[in-house]
Amino acid sequence: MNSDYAYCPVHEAIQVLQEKWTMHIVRALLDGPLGFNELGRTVGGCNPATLKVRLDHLEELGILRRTVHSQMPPRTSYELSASGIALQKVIDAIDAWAREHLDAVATSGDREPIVAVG
Amino acid sequence: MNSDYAYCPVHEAIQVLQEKWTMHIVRALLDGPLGFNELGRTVGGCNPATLKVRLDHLEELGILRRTVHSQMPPRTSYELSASGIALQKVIDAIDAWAREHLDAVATSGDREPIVAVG
DNA sequence: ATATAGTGCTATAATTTGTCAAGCGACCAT
DNA sequence: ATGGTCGCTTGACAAATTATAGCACTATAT
Repeated sequence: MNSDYAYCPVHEAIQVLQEKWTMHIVRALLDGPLGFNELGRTVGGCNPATLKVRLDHLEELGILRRTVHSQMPPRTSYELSASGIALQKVIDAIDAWAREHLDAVATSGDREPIVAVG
Repeated sequence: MNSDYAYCPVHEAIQVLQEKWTMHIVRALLDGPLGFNELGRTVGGCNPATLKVRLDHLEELGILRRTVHSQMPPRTSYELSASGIALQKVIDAIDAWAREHLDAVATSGDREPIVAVG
């Protein structure tokens, strides 16, 4: 599309991280490796089809590793690689920003009666 | 859906930042205020319809400010607010991560012959 | 005066992307 | 044997994003 856009690592990184569910997946995995459905539940709201696509992409990028422990019964685990773990700092930065600057305003359309926790 | 997911600022922040083009927009605006088309060109690849939706959302969230200088001929400027500028740290974290961990692998399907530019 | 390019958008339709629901084969607890 | 879990896959559908065109107008060049 825009081949005039010079190669830029940040730009590329943003392309990866802005895909729906990607950051949620990374965040969930930062607490340790998880199985497919387990991960799906932790992320919350992502359907298996999209989850699979995202995981494949992240694996391709070397951000996470997929290990098959047994094929039948199926048992797999998804674990962050070194570059995936390094994303902790990005999540931390988002965390810090969120706590300081994102208060009353809800995400977009889903204004549920928020019960303050913590 | 997942009402068991306790209110979490990070989760909410991710919801905002993962929207397509949002981080690109913020990044472009970190260098200073821009007009609508100017911003579109800087971001590169985002069409006006989506751009408008994103800008409206970001304004609603108080991340940026929209100032109309003249109605006809139209002249507007989009400028980050304090909370928008604070996202610099998030972009910086992504920048650091990208430079260290995102090298050969291309974003997704578009493996164009990349010409290294400063 | 006319042509061309620019401003900030908006409308429409087409494409891409994401979602929902169901199901598979094998195992485990009841 | 009934129902639940595991890691997916498939296909129909909805939502988001896209390209394309256009509006009302100005500024610059011809």
